[in-house]
Amino acid sequence: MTDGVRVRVVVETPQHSGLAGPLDYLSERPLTPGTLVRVPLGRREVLGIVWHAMPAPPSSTPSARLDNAALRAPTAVFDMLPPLPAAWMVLADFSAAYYQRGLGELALAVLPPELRKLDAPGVAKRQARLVKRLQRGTPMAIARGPANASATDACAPPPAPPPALQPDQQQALAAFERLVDEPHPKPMLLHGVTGSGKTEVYLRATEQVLARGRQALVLVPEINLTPQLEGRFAERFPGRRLVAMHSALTPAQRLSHWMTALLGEADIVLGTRLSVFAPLPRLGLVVVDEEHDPSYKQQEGARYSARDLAVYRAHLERVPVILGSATPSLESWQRAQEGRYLHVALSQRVGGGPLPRVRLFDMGVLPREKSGPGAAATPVLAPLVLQSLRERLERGEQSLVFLNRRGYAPVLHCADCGWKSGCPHCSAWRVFHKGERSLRCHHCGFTERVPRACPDCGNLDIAPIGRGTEKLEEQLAELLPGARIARLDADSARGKGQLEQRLAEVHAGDVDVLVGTQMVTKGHDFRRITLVVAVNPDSALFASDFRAPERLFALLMQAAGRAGRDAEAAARSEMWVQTWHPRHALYAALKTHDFAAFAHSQLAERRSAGLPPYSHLALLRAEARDAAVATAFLRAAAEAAAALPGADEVMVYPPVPPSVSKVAGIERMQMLVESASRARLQRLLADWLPALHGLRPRHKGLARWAIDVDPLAI
DNA sequence: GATGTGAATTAT
DNA sequence: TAATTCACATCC
Repeated sequence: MTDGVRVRVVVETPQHSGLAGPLDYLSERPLTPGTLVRVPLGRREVLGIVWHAMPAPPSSTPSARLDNAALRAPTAVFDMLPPLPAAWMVLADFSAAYYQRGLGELALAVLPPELRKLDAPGVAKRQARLVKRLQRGTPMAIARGPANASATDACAPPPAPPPALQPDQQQALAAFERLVDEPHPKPMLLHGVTGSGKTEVYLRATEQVLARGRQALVLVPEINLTPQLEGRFAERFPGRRLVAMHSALTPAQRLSHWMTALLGEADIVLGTRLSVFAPLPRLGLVVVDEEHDPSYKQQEGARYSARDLAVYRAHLERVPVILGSATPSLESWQRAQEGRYLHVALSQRVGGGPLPRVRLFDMGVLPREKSGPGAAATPVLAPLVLQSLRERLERGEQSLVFLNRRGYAPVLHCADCGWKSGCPHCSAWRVFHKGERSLRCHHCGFTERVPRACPDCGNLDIAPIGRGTEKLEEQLAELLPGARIARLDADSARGKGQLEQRLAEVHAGDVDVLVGTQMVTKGHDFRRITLVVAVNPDSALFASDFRAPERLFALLMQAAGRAGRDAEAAARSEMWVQTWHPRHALYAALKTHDFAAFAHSQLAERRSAGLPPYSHLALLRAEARDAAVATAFLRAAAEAAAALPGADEVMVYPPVPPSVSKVAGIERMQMLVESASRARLQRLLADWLPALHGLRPRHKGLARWAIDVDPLAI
């Protein structure tokens, strides 16, 4: 009989495998919870985490505990590393339970992938190398991502004195200082108009907690935004160590940055949604920049919201969290209104410049003009808008033209037989990309050379319908001869370093007119732009998704904020919105930069429609080659739900296809589950899950299914 | 999910 | 007769 101590180890096993919870192993000596280990699992050997005893075993008690004699022993114990902090484990437990995922799946997925490959000597070696590098100094050098290796290490400029705070920034900071000392600090919603200096508040707050010997965690929505914020933090805290965390790091960098955080050697961790799970033994502050941004929601695997988990983590560790945005999510806004969050406003732009004047152009008043041999069409730009662009050109100022659609045209069309460039594998059009002479599906990636003639009838006269950034760029070049025009979207910034190069050109003043998708609206601090044009934002007004207006408003506010960041030019700055619906309430609020009014009217609509934040949603998604299979699974699932206790408190809607119902040959269906009570929804989902797993074998052909808690789009 | 088993089906 | 494919069982 083997002698030893039972330890519970979490490994990457999916929930449905019957091994959902932690597994028991027999160790020679007791192991602290949070210790990383390698354990045998079947014929394999896998990475695992020693877990603390569960508060209560999962409802479906996994088969009786095995006898000690049947247990195997860990093959490696990584106890040269500190154990993962207890709070980290509680966060993982909570996330797995809340988003209805296996604990192992979630916990292992948020560790650096490189760890799986290493044995004990391997980890020890990496750690030794890291520690040596850390001791050699170069505090910031290890922080750099691949794209920007030069910012601070070699020729660091003497740190500039921090700018003086404006009155409302001072108030925000005073509020923060009160928060820090509270035993249970409330989350702080920092509602600051674009250019109001939210970053300076993050920096000062960070300074406070660093001075107390704590670590700061700073979340940004996109990888693209990490270098510039990283730059600001690095410049402000030259003696401190900052590490970045995002998926563009090499596996080795990811491991070393993660290890630096775990060792308590990183003062600041800055990264995308994944970094909400960074192990931080001395966490003192969480910042979520642009907290409204949809990128914080993970769309695969465990579909967590990094913003919501950031709030939970801060609550758990009793540290302040700052949620910053010019256009907060309605969820956060509502909580601030209720007093559950501390609402702090920055309403002045730094330097005191005004926000750009927003002007609406009613496209309905324009006469239709003949464009080529086809039908009459409305011109791209209204004469007044064109006039504004020309004025900027003459004055040597920059303009930004915003159109949220990539490619040359969203679809090709044959006038003779009615053929359209549909994707053979998806229920979507293939987009015409003129530059690469291709038809490309943006959902499955299927690409073909653009046909010379209609594939159905041979007609040579096939024409693009609609307009994307590529065509817009072309049309602007015609309308503004001599202007230096650049395009910025996912296509033009695909190559490594291309985005940085484009941005550098804009900053250097080598570009007069910047055309782009929402990529141009996010965060970049363009100093010389005095005009922003939104070419055709209307489509989002009438989208079926209930969050579409919220997203559009945020996008347009953000776009407007690109203009007049330079105080001197702010007075001359304006934004033109070309619209067919100039009297829409959304535009009225935009015109006066009145987020509060917009939020108020949206919340009223949400309340009467029973939508979040006044209700709580989950989505059960199913995929199959045959839509009927997916539907049948969802129907059976609905029946199972109806039989569960508490089913009367939860509404299950009929299955419907999502807006793009087929992707890469797989049909999708989804079913909405709604409840006024988050707790009741949670309970139902937890009870439902075993039934769903049990249903699976009876639905042959079902490719996959998943639950999405708090879905962004329904 | 990964891995391995045996049985059923297909290729040569 | 060998080579795939597939359903199913196991993993502390």
